[in-house]
Amino acid sequence: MEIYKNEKRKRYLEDHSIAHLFSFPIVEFVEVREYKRDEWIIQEGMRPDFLFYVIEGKAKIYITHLNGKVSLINFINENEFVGEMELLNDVYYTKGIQATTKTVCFALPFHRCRAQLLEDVVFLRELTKFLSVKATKMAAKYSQTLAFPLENRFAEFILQTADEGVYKEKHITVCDFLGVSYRHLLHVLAQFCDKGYLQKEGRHYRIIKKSALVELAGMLRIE
Amino acid sequence: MEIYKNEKRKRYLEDHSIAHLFSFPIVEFVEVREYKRDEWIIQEGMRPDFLFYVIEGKAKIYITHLNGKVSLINFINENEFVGEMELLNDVYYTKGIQATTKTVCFALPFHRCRAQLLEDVVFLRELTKFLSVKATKMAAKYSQTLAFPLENRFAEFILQTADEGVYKEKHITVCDFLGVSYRHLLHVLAQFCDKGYLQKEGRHYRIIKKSALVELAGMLRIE
DNA sequence: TCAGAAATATGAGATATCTCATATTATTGT
DNA sequence: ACAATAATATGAGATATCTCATATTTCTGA
Repeated sequence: MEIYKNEKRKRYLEDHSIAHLFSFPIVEFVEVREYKRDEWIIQEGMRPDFLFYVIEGKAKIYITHLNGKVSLINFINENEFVGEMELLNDVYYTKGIQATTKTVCFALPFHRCRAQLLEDVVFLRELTKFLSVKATKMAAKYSQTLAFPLENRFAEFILQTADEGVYKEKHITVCDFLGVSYRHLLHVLAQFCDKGYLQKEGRHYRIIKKSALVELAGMLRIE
Repeated sequence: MEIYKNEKRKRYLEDHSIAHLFSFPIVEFVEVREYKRDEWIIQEGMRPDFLFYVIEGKAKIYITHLNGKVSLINFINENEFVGEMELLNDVYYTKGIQATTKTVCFALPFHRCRAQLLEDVVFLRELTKFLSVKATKMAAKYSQTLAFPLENRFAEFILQTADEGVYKEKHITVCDFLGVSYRHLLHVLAQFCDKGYLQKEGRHYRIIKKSALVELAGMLRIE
C-alpha cells in the first residue's frame, strides 16, 4: 500500500472531489491510498480504522466460513464506501476486502471524523442511499440463489461481465461469487458451449447466442 | 386494516413514543394502523405511500419469482421500519409485506414527511443503522446459504424459533424462508428425529438433543 | 530460466435437493 | 355440521451440485 503525498495527493483530491458527500470540509482529513492488485485493503476479522471511498479500481468482499468455504459476497466499484459497517456498528465481524485491480481510495480516519460524520445530514443521506441499494441487491441475490439453478445466475453473470461479447472471468472467482463448486461451474459452462451459446477461444468464451443467455438471465428479473 | 382514532390512537402514540427517532414533531402526521393476521400491509409490486414503523406484532417480506417460486426474504419485528426503500429510492420493486400476527404500526405519509425526513439527522442516523444491520444480516444469510447444506441452517432456525424447547413453525413458511422444497425439509426433519435430536409430539417437535443442533448451527457462526 | 504455484480441465461416484403424485389429517367459513 | 381449503405426510425417481482424484497448462518469483 502506498500513501500519496503532496502534489500527487493534491491532484487526486482535486480531480475526484468528494466534497458533495459532506457538508463540512473533509479534505484535510483525507489520506489518499493506492493498493496493488490482490492486496488486502481490509483483512478479515481486523477492524479497520478508516472509512474508505473508492476512487479508482475494483475490489471484492470476502468471508471465510468455518467449514473452509470462501464466499465472495460482492464486488465493490468506484464511488462506493468501504468500512461503513465498522463506522456504524461497534459489534461487527469485519469482512476481507481485496483489491481486484490497482485501487485508489480516500481514507478517512474514524478517530478524527466519526463524530462529525454521524452528525452530518448530507453524509448520512448519501450513506443511507448507498446502504439501501446494497441491502436491496443483497436481498435480490439471496432470493435468486434460492429460487434458481446455476444456469440462470451464470447466464446473467456472463452477460454482465462480458467485454465486447467475450467472457473472460477467472473460474475460481466466479465459483466463489456464485457459490458453486469449480467442477459444477465448468460443467454448466461446457453445457453452454455444447448448446452453442458460447464458443471457446483459448481461455476465453465468445458469446454466440446471446438471446439464449438473455432468456436464461431474464428469469431472474423480478417483476 | 383498521385505523385507530381519537383515544385509542392517542394511547398508542403515548405508550409507544417514537419521538426519539426524529428531531421534529412527528405525532401529528402519524396514522396508527392495525393489520390482522395474514393481511397484506404492502402488496407486492404496489408502491406504498407510507413509511411504516412496527409497534406490535410481526410480519414477513415476500417476493415472487418469475418461475413461480416464492421467497420469504425476512421477518420484520417490533421497532423496525417498513417501506424505507420506497422512501429512499424512486426506482424500486416493492416486495410484499404480510402480517404474521395482528400488527400495529405507525404510518407516516410520504407526501407530507419525505422532505423533512431526508433532512433530519436523527432520523437518518437511525435509518442508517437499521439498514446497515439489515444489509449485514442479509449478506450473512446469503453466504451461509451458499456455503452450508440445509441441515446446518435448519438447526439454527429451530434453535432460534423454538419455544420452551419445542419447535412449532409451519413447514411451508420455513420452506419459503430457507429456500428449499417442502419435501426436502421434511426429509431433513425426519433425519433429526431418527438421530434423536428431536422427538415428534403431535404436530410439534421437542428438542431432545440440543447439543447436536447447537453444533450444527455453530458451523454457521462467522468468526 | 526453472521450479513452484495458480489456473484450467475432465472423470466418476456420492449427496443434496427437486418434482410430482398421492393420502391423510387439521382448520375454517358459512 | 359439512364442505372446502390448508397443512401434514410419504414414496420414488430425476437433477443439481459436491467431493475427490488426477493431468495439463499458464503464470510468477528468485
